[in-house]
Amino acid sequence: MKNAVIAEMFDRMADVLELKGEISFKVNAYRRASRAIQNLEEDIETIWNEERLHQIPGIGTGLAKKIDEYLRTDHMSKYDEIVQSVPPELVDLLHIQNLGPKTLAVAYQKLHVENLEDLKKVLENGSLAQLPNMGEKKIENIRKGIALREKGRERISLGIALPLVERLIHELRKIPHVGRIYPAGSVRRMCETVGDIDILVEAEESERVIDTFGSFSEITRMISRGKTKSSVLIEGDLQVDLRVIPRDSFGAALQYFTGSKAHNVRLRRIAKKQGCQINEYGIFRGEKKIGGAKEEDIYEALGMQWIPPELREDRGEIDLAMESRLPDLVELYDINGDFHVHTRWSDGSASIEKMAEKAAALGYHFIGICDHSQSAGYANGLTPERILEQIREIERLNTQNNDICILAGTEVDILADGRLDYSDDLLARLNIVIAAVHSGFKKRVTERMIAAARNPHVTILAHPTGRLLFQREGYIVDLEQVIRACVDTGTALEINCNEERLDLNDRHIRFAKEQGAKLAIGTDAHHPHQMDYLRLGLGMARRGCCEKKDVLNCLSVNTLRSH
DNA sequence: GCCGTTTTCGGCCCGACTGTTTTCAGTCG
Repeated sequence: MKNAVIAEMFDRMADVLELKGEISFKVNAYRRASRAIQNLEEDIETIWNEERLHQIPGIGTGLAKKIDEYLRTDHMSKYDEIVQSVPPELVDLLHIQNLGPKTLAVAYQKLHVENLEDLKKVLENGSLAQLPNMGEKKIENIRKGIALREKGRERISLGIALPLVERLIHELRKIPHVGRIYPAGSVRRMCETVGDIDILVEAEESERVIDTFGSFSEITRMISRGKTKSSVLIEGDLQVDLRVIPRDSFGAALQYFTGSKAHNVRLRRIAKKQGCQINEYGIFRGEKKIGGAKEEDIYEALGMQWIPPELREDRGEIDLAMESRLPDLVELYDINGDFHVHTRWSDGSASIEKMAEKAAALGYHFIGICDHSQSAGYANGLTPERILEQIREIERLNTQNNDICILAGTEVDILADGRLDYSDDLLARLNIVIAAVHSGFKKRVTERMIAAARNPHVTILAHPTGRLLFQREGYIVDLEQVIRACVDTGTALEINCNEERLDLNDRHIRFAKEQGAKLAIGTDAHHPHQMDYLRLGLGMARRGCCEKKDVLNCLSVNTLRSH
């Protein structure tokens, strides 16, 4: 699959063109094409083979020709020409905060800055400060940008960001005369990783909110502070942008700052065609404001359904909304249980009872106890004798407690030789079997996972790609084949909610759903509080267009038992 | 470089904030 490579090439070309002062529209055309290719669910080579490149929005004659050349010859002459026209390391400097293409271009032309080393030198010797429009503060800001970049970590997992956002919102709520408070941006869209946090606060008196926010103890540095907007860094150098918005334009601002950028650009074009204009203050027909207090105003005025934030990526949701055909996304209240939790029996930190209590507190009807199997020595995996004992214990608890149905299960290892870690006889005695690859990541993984899916006792395939965010690419596996096997056998694919996993991700989920597969959300909780992370998996499911019928967690206990 | 039932040429989203200016350029989102 060459989608990522080609998307990356176009993005790189955009960077260089921007640096060379090319008109912004051309730069944007490359960026838009890059995003469109990244968002493809199909292999671009398939699309190319079927001569459908021009159907990709943002790909016209010119870019299609470049893609064609690359797929035919493994080479793109325009890419070489553009990228080789500037020193390779120069382009990377564009990702330094407060240093944009204009400044960098001048530094390159006048001071021959070609890499980070050079940049630091001209900062030190004062020659950068001699350039026009350069003052002490700009120099200082570029220094800070470099420091931030050298510390690394550009994005964090949604699982880290979300609790942080909730804490900030909790504090902001205490300010008097404050109305709606929402996270915006990638957090509201439930993107798997988050670059910064946007929070919108509804209030007429903005200064009090800005002042109070500025006094929060979490803040490590104030970046900017205006009348309606404040940017700060909080613990771990995460940027938080706070905006204070009056009531009558709050909806428009929420729409605007939720993004995504691609979604908004598309929406604006449609508005323009209809003789309207959208900005962060509202939607206007001529001089007349026709909406803006509620987010729904914007979509309604354009004659479309309100679009859930998780879908706002310009992946076809706008067309669906225009035709009133948006999926009815699965909601938190549809969820009847969690399939994948661990207890003290293996490597969890709580008893079965404690996990069940937490599930009941969440309003669930069932919980799947799925401790590790015998080969998982590192995780205190259960021998056949111990899991039989655990089944008896669960039966005993179920007779005592009617609040919640505890399902006896296992997270059984798919061994390197393709067998499962328990006998079929033993697996047959369990309510749920989650099969998981924990070793042999490069050994015939596709084959092993398909074999597991074909085992009649296996209910769910755990974390199907094995990726760990920021750490590990995942198994060498042909996921499309695995998904098709799951469709054939009625095996569900897991959406693992662990903050580092989020596996399957949104695109895979959408593909699986379209193929007719079922999804099962599991928190993989090793402690009761981690069961709260179900909403991460739910976010992924929603981003993947899942409806109630696609998600096993929405089944009642009885239907689930027969399933 | 893309796009089009108002256009095959002439548009392409736009405002806040900062910093360096003295009316605006650059950066960001």
